[in-house]
Amino acid sequence: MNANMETLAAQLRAHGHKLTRPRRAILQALAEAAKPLSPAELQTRARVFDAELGLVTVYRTLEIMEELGLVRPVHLADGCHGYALATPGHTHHVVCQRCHAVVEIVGCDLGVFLEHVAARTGYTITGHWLEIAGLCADCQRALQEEAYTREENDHAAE
Amino acid sequence: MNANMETLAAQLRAHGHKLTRPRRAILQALAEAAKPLSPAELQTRARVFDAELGLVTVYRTLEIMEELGLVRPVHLADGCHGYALATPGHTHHVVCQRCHAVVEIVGCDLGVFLEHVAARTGYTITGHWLEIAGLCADCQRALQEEAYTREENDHAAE
DNA sequence: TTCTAAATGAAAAACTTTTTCAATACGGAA
DNA sequence: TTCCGTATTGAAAAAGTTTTTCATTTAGAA
Ligand SMILES: [Mn+2]
Ligand SMILES: [Mn+2]
Ligand SMILES: [Zn+2]
Ligand SMILES: [Zn+2]
Repeated sequence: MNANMETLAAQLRAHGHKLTRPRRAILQALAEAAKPLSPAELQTRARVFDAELGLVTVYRTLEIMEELGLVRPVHLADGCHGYALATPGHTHHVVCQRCHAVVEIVGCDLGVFLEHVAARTGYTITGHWLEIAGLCADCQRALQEEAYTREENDHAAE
Repeated sequence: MNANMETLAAQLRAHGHKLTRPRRAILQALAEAAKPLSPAELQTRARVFDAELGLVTVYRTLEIMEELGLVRPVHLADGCHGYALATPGHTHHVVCQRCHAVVEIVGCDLGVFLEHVAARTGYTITGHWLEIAGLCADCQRALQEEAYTREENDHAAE
């Protein structure tokens, strides 16, 4: 169990939760994930570490971890959200459109923008939620190669 | 049928879709909604205009309207998203935490912030998605009154 | 009015999430 | 280390959501 895992486990303990085999498996799977996972995906991956792990436990553990702020729902452009390990504090995510790889952006600069919004709408702003979509470096490369290959084929077909 | 409705209906026609009674009912219900609606909520409200309307048709119509950009999924802080009529162009939403009233913010100013993100992550940024949570003017007032009433009760109980 | 393809609702199927409950296992107390 | 109470578990069932299928209806062009 690495340092990050230790910290997460300690958080659970600190809030009076037991540190069980299923929960360790779920933490491990989340720590290794490079993209937000649905409960079903998470079960599949966590079963590498606990073959018996039930889906119900995944739901229950995500609920606890979300309350403790250890995990965050990350909304995806298509369909709904997946869950990803959260860095403490306010963060945002950049999600790759092609492979769903996710990078966390710590901190943000929307203060002035949000003041405008408050003034214009009469709302008291209590929070915000920003998801950024893009193409990761790998996928940019992959798409360029695809385009190149397609061009070659087109020439051959002439 | 008001002007806004006419425009929406015309959009459907322009893309080769038929303008049916169920679809008009759905448009009408969306036009009157002050908050994002789930498919089930939308069915209930649209049945005021077409009592027979089936839930399947709501799903199918939302799918078409989302493709045409007439409707947008609005992600909510709790659980998942609802659907709201979309203003053309890039917009964001401010959603009231208490009554879910939604105001659309047309235009946004995240250009510089997004450039930073691109530089830091190596991602090409293709889009973003910002939801703002807050309290609408009405709910601010309502909550203040509640607090006041509670205080009165506390005094009476002494 | 006639005709045809698009669209519809009911029913079934597929999927997801929550609830219930008896069995299990974590971790504090001895 | 063993023992014990209770938090936690997985299976099964229930509840809820979304998609598929199909016979029937309807919009709208001709
Ligand atoms: Mn969602
Ligand atoms: Mn932010
Ligand atoms: Zn990628
Ligand atoms: Zn409100």
